[in-house]
Amino acid sequence: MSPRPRKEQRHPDLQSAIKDAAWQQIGRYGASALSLRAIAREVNITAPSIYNYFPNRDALVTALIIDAYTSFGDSQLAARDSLPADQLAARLKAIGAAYRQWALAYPQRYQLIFGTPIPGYEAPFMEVLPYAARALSALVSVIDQLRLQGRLKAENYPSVQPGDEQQFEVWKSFAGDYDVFSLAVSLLVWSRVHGLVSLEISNNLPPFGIHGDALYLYELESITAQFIKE
Amino acid sequence: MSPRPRKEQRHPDLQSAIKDAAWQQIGRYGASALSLRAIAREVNITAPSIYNYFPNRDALVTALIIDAYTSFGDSQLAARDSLPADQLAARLKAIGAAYRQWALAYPQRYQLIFGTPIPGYEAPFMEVLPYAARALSALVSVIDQLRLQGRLKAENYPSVQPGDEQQFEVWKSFAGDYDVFSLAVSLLVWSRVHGLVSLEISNNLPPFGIHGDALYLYELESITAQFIKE
DNA sequence: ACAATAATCATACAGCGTTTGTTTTTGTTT
DNA sequence: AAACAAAAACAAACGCTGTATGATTATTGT
Repeated sequence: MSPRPRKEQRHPDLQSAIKDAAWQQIGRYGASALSLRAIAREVNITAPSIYNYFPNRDALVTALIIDAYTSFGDSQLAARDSLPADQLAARLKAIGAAYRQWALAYPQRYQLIFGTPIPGYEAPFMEVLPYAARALSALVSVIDQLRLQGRLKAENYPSVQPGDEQQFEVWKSFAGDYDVFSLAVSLLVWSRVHGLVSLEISNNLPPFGIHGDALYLYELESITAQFIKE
Repeated sequence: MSPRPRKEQRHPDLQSAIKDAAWQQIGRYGASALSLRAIAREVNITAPSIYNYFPNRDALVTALIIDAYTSFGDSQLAARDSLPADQLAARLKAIGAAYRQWALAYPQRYQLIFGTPIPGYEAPFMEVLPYAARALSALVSVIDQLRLQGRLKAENYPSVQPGDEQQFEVWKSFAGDYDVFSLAVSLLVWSRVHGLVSLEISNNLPPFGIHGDALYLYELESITAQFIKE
């Protein structure tokens, strides 16, 4: 029966305030501890009020994931553009380094994107696709440049089967007009950095005297040595 | 106030029955939907009764993880031993293939081990170590054999820093007496197959015409080409 | 035979996401 | 200016969760 608060004493942008509180909680207690009621307490509203800004918990999580992808994509694109466009190998390594740096700086965001920390949540593919595509486009653009210059070394790479062209068209409309083969190679490169980083983030890399820094650098060198000519 | 049931009408092995029901639930509704109360309903006991067999929910999850690691380790060791001991490259590929096959056959178990699907749960490292070490030992044993035969190609591999010898000793007591350098190389190999498989399992590999089978085979070939001489 | 132990249950608590119905402010239309 | 519709907040409740407590009873050991 409480009255609706005056406009002045309300939060100016509750939608953002809710997301901020969510990130704060995720950073403090982990993504799995995310709770609408706790967020509401933080923002000084009641839990059902959140439903005025997000239809349900999953929609809030999706919004968080999109924000995380945007932050991640910013980092990837900035790393690529921090080096001249003609130094493709250096750009590739910079993107790889930025990948791990961002993941170590925001491990909770990384797990929110690539792990499954929210019980029962499944990311809506088509909704997230634009932001995921943009984030991956930094890598794909470099690979595609290498391909155009004839410096991409992937002779026996598995052939791309036709069949999902229209989904790829959607992808291109967000990531840029790159060849599908470059995307295919990028997926493997991505899986390598993702493999190492995800193991490191989730503490599944036993610290038996091997440091993540050196191992990751070695893997980046392996990638460039395998996929770049000369 | 209900009496304790007669011995005959009780489940002969409630500890196993609870775990079986848990696996059944994980297989049906996913690991994140695991619920002590639902398990209790399945086994026809009350939820607090589970506490007679597991001190809390996390202990049950740990027991499930250990079972999953055992199943995974069985698969890895069987794959290795399915080929003669002198065909090391073939053994390596068989282990890699078994890795993905097991993951695709039991995606929920895979995510239970390597993901973080249970809210608030953190695996007790020292408790799980023996079973994780055994599972990884199949790969490490082959890598170490290659090293002993001088066929391991990893010249510029990052050096192993001393400092965690005692933890490594514990590891060896469960996995076998292999060189720490072989373990270090195995970690990178593992991260590669893990990267691809985890992306595939979590549906983060967009099906843009690239089939998991072919891509995975290509990656296995890349691994053998990079790390095995001649 | 009797005491101790172990296993089970009912009950309860606090927390969760979500639904429903109500109240009040806000913005628009007449 | 008055009337009205929409939006935004609230309280209360539902069914779910993991877990603690205390009572009760079947089994086991002496």
